[in-house]
Amino acid sequence: MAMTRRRSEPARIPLNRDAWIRAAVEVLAEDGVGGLRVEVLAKRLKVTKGSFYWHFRDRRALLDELLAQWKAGRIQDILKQTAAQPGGELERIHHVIDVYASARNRKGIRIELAVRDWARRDAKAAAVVAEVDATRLDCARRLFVACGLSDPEASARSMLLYAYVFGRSLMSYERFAPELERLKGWIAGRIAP
Amino acid sequence: MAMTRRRSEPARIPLNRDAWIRAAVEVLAEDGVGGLRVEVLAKRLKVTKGSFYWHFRDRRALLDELLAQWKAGRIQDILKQTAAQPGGELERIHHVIDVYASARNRKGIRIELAVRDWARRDAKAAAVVAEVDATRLDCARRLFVACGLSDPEASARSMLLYAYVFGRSLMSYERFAPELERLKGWIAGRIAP
DNA sequence: CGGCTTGCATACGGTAACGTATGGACAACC
DNA sequence: GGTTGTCCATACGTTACCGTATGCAAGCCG
Repeated sequence: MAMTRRRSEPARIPLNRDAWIRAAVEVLAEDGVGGLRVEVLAKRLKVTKGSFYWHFRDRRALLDELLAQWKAGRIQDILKQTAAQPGGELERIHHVIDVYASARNRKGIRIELAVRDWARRDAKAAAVVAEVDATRLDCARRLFVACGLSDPEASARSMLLYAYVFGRSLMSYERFAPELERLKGWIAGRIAP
Repeated sequence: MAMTRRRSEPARIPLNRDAWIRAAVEVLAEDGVGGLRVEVLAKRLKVTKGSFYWHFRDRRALLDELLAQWKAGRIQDILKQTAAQPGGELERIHHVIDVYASARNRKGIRIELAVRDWARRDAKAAAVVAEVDATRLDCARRLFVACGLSDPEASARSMLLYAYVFGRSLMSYERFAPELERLKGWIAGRIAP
């Protein structure tokens, strides 16, 4: 074949680590860590694994970076979501309840579940999840305290809050969606004052 | 070698489908569906996969039976746990909250999580989970109604109840266990009247 | 221009699975 | 004591991965 570059074939842009990681996040959300294979990823990026092993030492190196980026992103996000003007704390709490189990956030939820499932069998993932949980609980606790609640009650409500939002994402969502929509407000009132 | 059967080698008991399924449940709890491979299972039972393919058509047949048994077991269990004497409904509710997220029930929880993760990628598993959820929610709802609550409130509390217990099992348990122990009562009080 | 570096392709050896085909041990039964 | 059915072992072909080795093109660089 004389043609080395066909029309419509865009001059190839070299991949970097970040492109691999972005693609990996996609696969993680869809298929979990178990489905995150080097060759599958390469096919999705239309290159061969030769490229992968140039950018990463091995599969584990990719997984480690995934974890690191997820952790940083989640912590940054929760700090942002819970940064409140004095007096706006309660509103922030309801916002968090709303956002973390919302249909708008499908992908984030899928990633969250994938990472948590991963954490059940991988110590590094478990450590990351534990750190993220601790940070989130602490942020929520502060907000509750700022609302005037006692420390133990603030802790208890934070725990209830996160258990609830993650638990919801475990229950087949579509099935209960309409009913849930009606009940959301009432439930949020049980979690936050 | 003349010895065809060594001392201490118990006369082999032929396996049946059920023995395979019991072993499969173990693996499911530990490694998830992804780790549930025919040859791994065979090694654990100290036979070869020749046996497996005598008892089952293929891997999918095992998975289907796993699902069916899990579904039957969970529905039977929730019916039993929520069968209340008149007047004992509230106690039953607190019992359910306690049992479903208790450290005594580790294995059950691990299986529950494995099945729910499975359901995210398998339609049959998703259908089973949906049925089990619907049954559980309905049982809880009945109890709340029997306690004198309105229908919507009973529904909302049921949803909160299950979201909470499953959500807890998603959060790294050991890390928060001591604190959680102190907060459990308060939280249960937010879920049930 | 010739050489170096980047980024990927190709080819290879190895492991772990799946499912199939076939044979054989052992017990039960006639 | 031969036949039959149960239950499993062995061997095979195939696929999907992992990680490595090596080749090769294209840009930059002196």
